[in-house]
Amino acid sequence: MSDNKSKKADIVTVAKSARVSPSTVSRYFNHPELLKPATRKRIDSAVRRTGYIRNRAAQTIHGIRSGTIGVLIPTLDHAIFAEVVQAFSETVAAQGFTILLASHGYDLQREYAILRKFLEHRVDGVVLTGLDHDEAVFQLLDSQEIPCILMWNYAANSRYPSIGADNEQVGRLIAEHVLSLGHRKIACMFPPTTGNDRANARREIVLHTLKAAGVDVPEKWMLTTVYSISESKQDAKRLFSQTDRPTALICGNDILATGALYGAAASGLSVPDDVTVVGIGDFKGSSDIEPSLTTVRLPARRIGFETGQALASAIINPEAGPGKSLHCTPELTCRHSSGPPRKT
Amino acid sequence: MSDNKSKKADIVTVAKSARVSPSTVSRYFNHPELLKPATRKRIDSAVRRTGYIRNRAAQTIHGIRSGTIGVLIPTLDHAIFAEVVQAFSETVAAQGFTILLASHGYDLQREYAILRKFLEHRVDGVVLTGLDHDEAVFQLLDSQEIPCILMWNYAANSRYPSIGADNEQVGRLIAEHVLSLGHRKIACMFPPTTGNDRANARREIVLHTLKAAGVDVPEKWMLTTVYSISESKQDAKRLFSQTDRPTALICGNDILATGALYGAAASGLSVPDDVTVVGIGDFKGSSDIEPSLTTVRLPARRIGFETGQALASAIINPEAGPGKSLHCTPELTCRHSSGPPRKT
DNA sequence: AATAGTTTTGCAAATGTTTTCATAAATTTG
DNA sequence: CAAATTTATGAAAACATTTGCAAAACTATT
Repeated sequence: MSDNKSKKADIVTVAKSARVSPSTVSRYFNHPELLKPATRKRIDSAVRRTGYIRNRAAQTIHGIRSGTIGVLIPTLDHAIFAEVVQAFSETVAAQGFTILLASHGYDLQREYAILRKFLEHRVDGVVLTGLDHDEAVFQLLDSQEIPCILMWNYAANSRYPSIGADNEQVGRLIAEHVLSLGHRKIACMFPPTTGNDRANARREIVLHTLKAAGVDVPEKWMLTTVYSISESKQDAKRLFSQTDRPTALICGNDILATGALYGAAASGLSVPDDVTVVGIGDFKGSSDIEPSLTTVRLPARRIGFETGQALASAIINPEAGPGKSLHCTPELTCRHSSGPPRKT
Repeated sequence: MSDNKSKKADIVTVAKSARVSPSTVSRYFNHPELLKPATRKRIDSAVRRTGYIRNRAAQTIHGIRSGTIGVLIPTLDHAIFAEVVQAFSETVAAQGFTILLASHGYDLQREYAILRKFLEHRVDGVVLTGLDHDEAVFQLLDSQEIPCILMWNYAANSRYPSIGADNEQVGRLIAEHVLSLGHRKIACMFPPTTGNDRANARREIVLHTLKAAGVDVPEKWMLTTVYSISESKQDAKRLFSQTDRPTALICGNDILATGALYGAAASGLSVPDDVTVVGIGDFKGSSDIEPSLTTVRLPARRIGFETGQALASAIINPEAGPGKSLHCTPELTCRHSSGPPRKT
């Protein structure tokens, strides 16, 4: 604080103050073991005195890693993404990385632009959410030699290593559960699928699994509902007020299912006796709602952690190659919102 | 893609490829209007051909802004922080900034370390969450000349400009609401307050307001519950099973209140007839739960947006000074989880 | 006390840009 | 059509570091 006279302290300010050369100060930070203890001490106090803070930008242009990782998600407004980002960020922070975070709001154009910006900042690695991306995004990534991981979903043949849950399996698990309870009159509520491969894949496979069992979902029971408790509550109320009601409602995620549960309560229906409601995700709170929600658990924290580990080691150890995909198995979590249909 | 032979393209690679000098390429990006249209075109195709991506690190050491803003939050696991960060990030992204995000998990030591890391990256500005921080953090900030805003809470006399809600007012609003309904037997459930000035201030003022009205909260009705629906559900069940029950429960945030609502349902109590439950925050979904939650609305999106605006303009326009604090008024939102105590 | 061997430090070049200043090219003017 | 402007480009210095190499300062050995 005392040496506050001039502008920002740089390495030569410190060097002067410690009466050594700038190179020695550089070594103080990068190879302290090469310094004589006495010099080290002198520099130490000079750093303190001048309030010097290292300049990573200047290091980065020497080909030294920037220590940043770009994380690109659709939005933080979905609790589940916040959770996975939090786990990822903790994991890589422990290895000294800081994350650059940006959201594209399901706009593929913006995703490309953000990726470019990340690259301008010379991130050491990139995380994208989901498997599907614009071809331009992949090509840009191809032309760089930084590691990239597709987080959240898993597919054996993904274009870059993917770490997450297999949506096919997720969709099949929940559909089969509902079928196994004996339901035949089934409704579905899924989010809009533009720019959202996750929801899309899930819906396809749910429908497919039902069809394979001889169950067709009529048009009027195929709901498309934006990610919002109030919207899904509304839509569920509308659905449940029809004279011909489904005996089960499969929701594309737990937020929609939560709203549907509230909608059922507001319609005077008892869950699961009058209607079964199931979700996908196992968000925080899904186990505590009344009735507790039957869902498929997507291990968000684990996915974030594994992705962080994998990316950090791919960065630190580039010879080892880009890393492998990893499947974080989803699990059917049976709770109290699902049951057999009422006998007719 | 064609010119993929050598390593990363830099500005001189592009210059060679376009048969101009590096300076001209630099101008192409920074002052394109100075270039002859023909040259511009030549460079344009050279950039494409070489796959050149600008190096912000190299620009930054010229004192040019890094285009990054450091955002430091306790955790993303609380939906409300995710929401405020999302709004902030959208706002500053529109002005060309990218955010560096890190969470300290309520550990003040880590907050200081993260801030230093942000400064090493030469962020153009910093956002901290809440008003209270280690003195070392403030001193470090003082020694830099980058703008900083304290986001989430507001206080007229905050050490740096603060943008958010006034906790005193928040606490008073909810306490007065419960009192005005006629409750005298009141319990409180607050999160642990270590490293968390928000919860602390709220609790103090709630207790203070109650006391001023002659209501004392007995020790056994002062619950400290971690931020989790399941924990709060448990604790609420325990509270409600006592023979001497409170007629109202004030929760430090909507997550706790949501759990308490589930706990009441699980205890066979009807809300608000048997017991009033209120929260703080107005999180997503609080209006849709059954019964809908009475709470104090903290305008998260607005806070994020205003902070983004304020910080971006403080960065772009440094002469204008560090900016002013801004109070985003909290509002009592009366819904169906609160009512007068049952007549005795 | 001189020599050889180590350890510690400094010099200078390099990194990828931007920018000031000077020069060359193009345009206008008389 | 030459001179005077104006416009477009290039050369070189600057930015804050790191690093290979060489010099200097120590230690150990005789």
